[in-house]
Amino acid sequence: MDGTGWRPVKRTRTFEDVLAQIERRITEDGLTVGDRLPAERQLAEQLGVSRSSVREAMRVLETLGVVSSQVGRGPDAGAVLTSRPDSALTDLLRLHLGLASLEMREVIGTRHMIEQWAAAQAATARADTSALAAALAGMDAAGSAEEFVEHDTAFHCAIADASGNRLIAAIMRSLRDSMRKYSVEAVRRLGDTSILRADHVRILEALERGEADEAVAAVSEHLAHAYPSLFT
Amino acid sequence: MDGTGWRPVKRTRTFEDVLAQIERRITEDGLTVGDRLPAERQLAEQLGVSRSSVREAMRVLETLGVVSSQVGRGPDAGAVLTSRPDSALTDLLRLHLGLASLEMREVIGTRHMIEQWAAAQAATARADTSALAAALAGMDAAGSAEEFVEHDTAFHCAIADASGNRLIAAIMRSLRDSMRKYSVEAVRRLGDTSILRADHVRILEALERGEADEAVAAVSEHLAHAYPSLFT
DNA sequence: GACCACAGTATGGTCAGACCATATCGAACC
DNA sequence: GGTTCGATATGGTCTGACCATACTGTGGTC
Repeated sequence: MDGTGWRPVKRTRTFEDVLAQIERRITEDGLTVGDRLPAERQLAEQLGVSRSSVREAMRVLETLGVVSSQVGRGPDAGAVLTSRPDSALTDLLRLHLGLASLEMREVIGTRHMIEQWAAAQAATARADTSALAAALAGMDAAGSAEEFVEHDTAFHCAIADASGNRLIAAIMRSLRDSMRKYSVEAVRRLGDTSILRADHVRILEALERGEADEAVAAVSEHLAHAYPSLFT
Repeated sequence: MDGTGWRPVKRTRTFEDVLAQIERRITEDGLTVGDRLPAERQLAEQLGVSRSSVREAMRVLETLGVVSSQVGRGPDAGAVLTSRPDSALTDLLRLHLGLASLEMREVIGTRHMIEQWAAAQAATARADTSALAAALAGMDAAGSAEEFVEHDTAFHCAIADASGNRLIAAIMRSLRDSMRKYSVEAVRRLGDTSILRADHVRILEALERGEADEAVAAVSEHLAHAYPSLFT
């Protein structure tokens, strides 16, 4: 190396600077969902970088679910601040599952944890259960495994929503999204969904009565029924 | 551009096609951590797109923590598949907290859920607790709030690690990372850390004895001590 | 042969400039 | 007043160039 005392510790790429600037602007100016960022060309000029670097930063922000870009002109065009943590989490889980750096066992284990916790919270808070009942009706009317899973997902996400914690609800949604195919397969293998229906009714009634312990037990047994191979 | 009449509504952006192709290649070819992707220029030529589009796709993959790019030449250069779900999650949480689309209350609630669950798992599995003891010693030797929080984070992440679920451990790490400043502030406000120390010892001993219920209770009370304002 | 200096080269990082597609805005026109 | 159509601002894409970095191989030196 050189003896000049220069230790290139960590080089910052241009788009990372841009990211930091945008993030700073968000926190300092108190920008929030719905606000617009400057146009790419304008931002590039303001920061003294090329448009490519600004675009790479935008891609990152879009991936993390904090901005959404629209073409055209007018108030809705450009990069608008949004809040989609669940789509970002879904992409993250799907890719890491594909990379085999995560296993389905771990995803379902996480789901187990969240559902138990959310069921307990929803029961003690006596949360509204109308969404759960609607999802139950949807499952009864389902004509295919895909359709069944669709409403089953709604049912379980509604439990997470009822917990009142948006982060946990977002994680739950992305967990379900990333295991959709797996769930459909599990339902097909099971064939008869009457056991699952009984479980759902039991969960719903426990929540309506505000019985937290019973709700937790019901959720736990339900998952064991749905994915028997993972609860040896 | 070919004018072959191939003109359906082009709603997918080029970099999204590139992403899909790379993802397909990962799953179909069974690529895994450590494998290299083709060089940007090569990938652009193979897919018939510009290098800019390939780069935007790379930025997305990097953001999601599945690739890491190195400049230069040789076996370590180029885009290498990695597995860093926690850094991706950390960025996600930090930005959404900055956007006020998530509140610290929710982050700590999620932490509460994870720690209780992980403590129960670690206790029943009689997991190794040496990392916990080391972190405890680190806290005792800490000379500042920052240093204390550093080892405190290690302590709590070690519980999550002991659960054996990498997804939950990654979430835990990112939760702690995103609330570092908040934790330091909480420790400063508390002043005396002897209560926290007693809690930690109680957690550690419960885990060593394999007492799941006691471990859960200890974790719960510990969080109430550390963040009293959120457990009104 | 062992070692070292240096040019070669493949890689990502950055930039400038052009053009396209889209969606709104606004003025001219009926 | 409503309609039409061009102007314009926006993101999306491409091309081609140049830079910085870090390995690779060659050739010289001892």
